[in-house]
Amino acid sequence: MKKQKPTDAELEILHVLWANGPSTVRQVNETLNLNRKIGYTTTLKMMQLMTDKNMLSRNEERRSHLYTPRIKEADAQNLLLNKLVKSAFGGSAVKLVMSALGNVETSRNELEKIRDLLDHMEARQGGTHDPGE
Amino acid sequence: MKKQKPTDAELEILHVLWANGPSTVRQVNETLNLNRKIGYTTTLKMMQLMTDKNMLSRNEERRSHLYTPRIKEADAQNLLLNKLVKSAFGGSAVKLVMSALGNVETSRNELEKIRDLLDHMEARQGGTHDPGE
DNA sequence: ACTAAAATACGAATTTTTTCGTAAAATAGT
DNA sequence: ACTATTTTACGAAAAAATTCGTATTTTAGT
Repeated sequence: MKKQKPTDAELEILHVLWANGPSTVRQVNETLNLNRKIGYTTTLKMMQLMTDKNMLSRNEERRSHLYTPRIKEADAQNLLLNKLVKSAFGGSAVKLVMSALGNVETSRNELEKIRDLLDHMEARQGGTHDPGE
Repeated sequence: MKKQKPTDAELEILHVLWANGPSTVRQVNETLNLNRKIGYTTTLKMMQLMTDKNMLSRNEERRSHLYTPRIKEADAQNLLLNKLVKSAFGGSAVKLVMSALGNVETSRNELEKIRDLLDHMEARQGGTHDPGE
């Protein structure tokens, strides 16, 4: 039961499933094709491989199998985030954060949300979770 | 002249060059081997390919060529960051930031740095609302 | 029961990324 | 000048990720 980083193509599929809930291959494929051309069997194969990898589960009760992600979106995000922190920001999440903030138009509203989060974290005493790679 | 995302192996090499400055293949390879076993010619080839891709430049004055990154570390970071924001956080940098802060060990000191940055940003931009995340 | 449509299974080709072996060229040391 | 060592050049194997074609299975509609 190893946690492995989804590839780009896998992430695309996970996105559809996270957004739309359990879906058939056809549904996923049609959504993907809003962005780019990709064959039905390609999507099928991807989803089968992802199922083999335990990245998706599937319900075979109906003819058209229903696929569901076995990773939560937040977990996948953290996985990729931690990886990026390590591989590109020398392990410093703060550097990443500063960079992200410095690089993006952010509304006062959103800045406030972040400030609130900081407050909570400090209240919690330099609060620390462990990402656990 | 297209800007393309460095792969993982390329990023490892860029890291060494950013940290140590212009280096020979041998120097880079030795640094890489502190972390994992990797053949000399593998590193050589990678760096040659990266040069072909205009990711590195090289100085051939000496027998041992000196390689220099043509991408600034900050630019590469932003590239990868933006990609991650798009591919995993639905385009919302703020979501990424919140997630990063919520999941990583962050010292009070670092939190302060972020708070300062927020102060500057608010001062600098006044009352903008909703940039269209 | 038959046929057409839609789905899965499967193998394999393609493409991209990573790895390395071998040979040729350059050079340092004697 | 000769030899050993180091370096680059090059081709290609190996591994990983993506793509799709064809065959088989399933089922919905007649």
